[in-house]
Amino acid sequence: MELKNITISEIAEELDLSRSTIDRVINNRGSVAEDTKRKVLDYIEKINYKPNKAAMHLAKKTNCTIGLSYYLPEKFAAQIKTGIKDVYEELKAYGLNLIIKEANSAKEQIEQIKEMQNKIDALILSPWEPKKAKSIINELIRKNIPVVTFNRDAPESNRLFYFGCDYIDAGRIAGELIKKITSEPGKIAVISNKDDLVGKKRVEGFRDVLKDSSQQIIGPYTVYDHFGINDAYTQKDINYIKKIINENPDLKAFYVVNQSLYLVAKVVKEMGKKNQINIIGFDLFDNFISFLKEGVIDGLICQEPYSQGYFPIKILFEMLVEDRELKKKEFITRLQVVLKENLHYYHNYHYL
Amino acid sequence: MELKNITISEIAEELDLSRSTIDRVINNRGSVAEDTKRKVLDYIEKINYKPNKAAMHLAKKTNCTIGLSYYLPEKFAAQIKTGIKDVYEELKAYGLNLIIKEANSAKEQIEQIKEMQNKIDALILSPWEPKKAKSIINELIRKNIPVVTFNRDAPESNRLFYFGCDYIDAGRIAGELIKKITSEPGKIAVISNKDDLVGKKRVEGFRDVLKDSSQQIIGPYTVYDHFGINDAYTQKDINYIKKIINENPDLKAFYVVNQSLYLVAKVVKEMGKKNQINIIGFDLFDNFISFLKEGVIDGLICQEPYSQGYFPIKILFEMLVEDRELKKKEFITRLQVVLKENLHYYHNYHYL
DNA sequence: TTGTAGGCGTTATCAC
DNA sequence: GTGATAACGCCTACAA
Repeated sequence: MELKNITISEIAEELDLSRSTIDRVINNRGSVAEDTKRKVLDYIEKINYKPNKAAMHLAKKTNCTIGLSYYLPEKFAAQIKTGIKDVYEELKAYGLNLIIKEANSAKEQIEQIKEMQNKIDALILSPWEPKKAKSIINELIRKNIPVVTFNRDAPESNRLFYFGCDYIDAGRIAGELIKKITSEPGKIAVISNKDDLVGKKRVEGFRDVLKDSSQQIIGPYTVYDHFGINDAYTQKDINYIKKIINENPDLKAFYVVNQSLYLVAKVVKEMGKKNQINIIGFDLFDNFISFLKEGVIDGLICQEPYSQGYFPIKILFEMLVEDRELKKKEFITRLQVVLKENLHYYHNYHYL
Repeated sequence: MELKNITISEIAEELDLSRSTIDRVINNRGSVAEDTKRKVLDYIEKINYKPNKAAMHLAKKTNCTIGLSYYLPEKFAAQIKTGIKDVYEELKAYGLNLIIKEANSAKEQIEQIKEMQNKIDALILSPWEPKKAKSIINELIRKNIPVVTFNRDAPESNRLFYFGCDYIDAGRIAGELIKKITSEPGKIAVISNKDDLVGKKRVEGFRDVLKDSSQQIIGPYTVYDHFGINDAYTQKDINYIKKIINENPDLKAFYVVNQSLYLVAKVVKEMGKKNQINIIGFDLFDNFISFLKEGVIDGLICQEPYSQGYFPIKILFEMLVEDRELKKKEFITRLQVVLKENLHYYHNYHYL
């Protein structure tokens, strides 16, 4: 793994050519005679020439502005931002700039993208409504602004790649976990919103894993998901959850695919049912933590918000300014089983 | 987050000084009059000057050789090497060189370190015997060669930092998992080697979590751990495991802290006991995988071998050539609960 | 089709 | 104490 680094000048000298000729064939710009080209290519192949990135960035005055747009629960966004911050710290010295826009509605998101489109070299986007986002994604790409998606994909668009988790798979893992921890047969209540695309997939995977089990799945029941804007809930919501519990004495578990997990856990705890009813949910929101510690919530399936901030920027930057080749169209992030004892590794935790 | 980058020349012009003076105060070399120093420091503070890393590396001709030494099970080492490879690809263009030595014994490890000590600027080490490694670590540090540890720490030495997992915590997580999946009271058999430091910690954390539980812990029993050199085992080993099972009809689970997990799973499966006896172990070795998929092994607690290869090098390199400040002495890697359904995220999986 | 020359922002080595 | 000045390896005119 050690090797004196060879420079373009040295190659030029060796082959009795000028530096620019070498440069031309390496970066194939300008025209070069076929056999000098061959000669150079053979030689750089032989000596395994690797360009010096520092010199490259310096000479190019690399300057790359990446736009970021998302509309996500604020606590989740906060975790993503830590990853964004780290990669920015790492790469700004090499010319990375960021324009970050957080939307408060799907409509605003589209407006914000339009507004920034002339200032950016590429866009990293978590599209709230994939169907609607498709047209703007493709429009940007036609304008030669590459677009990648994260956290939520728009697979039908021409986005370069997606970086985020597989929500069906997330449901499968939750299913396996609930199967393992609920020993006796009984009912499992699913809490989900009809208009939540992500939640729908989480239910799909869950059902698939449990289809041959002795547990009976009931629901989905809808408890309003406040999207983290506030923790508001109504007495009606509470009564609704109580009703599910009271009407199903053999209820063994709640499977909650959205942030109403907080309220479900609260009600279960207050009814003193924590030892009879297991609860599994998703993602690590602050108000879930105490319930996990107390054993009201048994486990959470988490994505990697930090990575979702860090890697898309890093990969895209390297593609734009260092000709990194794209090896796959989908970077599927790990799904993690978070229990009480490993919780501290997932709550605002990262290495850099 | 956008900002035109200011250069030393611009600062010099602004303050009516030469570039070299600015350079002197920024990198505090050479002597500078107290008040010009103040003036410069105030100004760079005000405009938030950040040096251009590309120019720095180019001018410095950064060249940093980091040595790596470990003596670890080969399959585990293979996963670490992926991380090493990635960070090498990323940083070699900025001047990183690596010398990697894999030992086949604790003794050979020490020899290899001594052999490379004149060629390296820093050492990254997974010390097989922390006590013995202490003296060589401190010796290197006296010679101004920084040493960091990974995977296995030598906390009593003067190593810069440790990057790896907390093995007691790993035991705790395993304990919680086993508590959740074994519903009825019964016995849990611990399999561990007496001379295995890591295993000892895994047992310690495990016992702590289960101390108030209704489960009775038996053992530790010792099954020879072949360290992954081969999968050899003897009929005696098999009989020993069988005996534990036969003598304890109320055995609910095996807790295996080393690679003999393979043999335990094999015997449990062959005795047709997979539905009565749960099995929990550590790390993701190839020969565990089919048992996890079949449900013989219920779960594994995994470290992050990829990160253990990637990050120590990255952090150390940045410290050495970019004056990164060290924020902590211990980077504790995440412990992950790996079940059948999320297994595919942990077996040779990474983003870059 | 090929070569020359100057510059990118630092660092390092001289002089003054 | 301070200021020129020449690298570092690559890119980009511009000239031949």
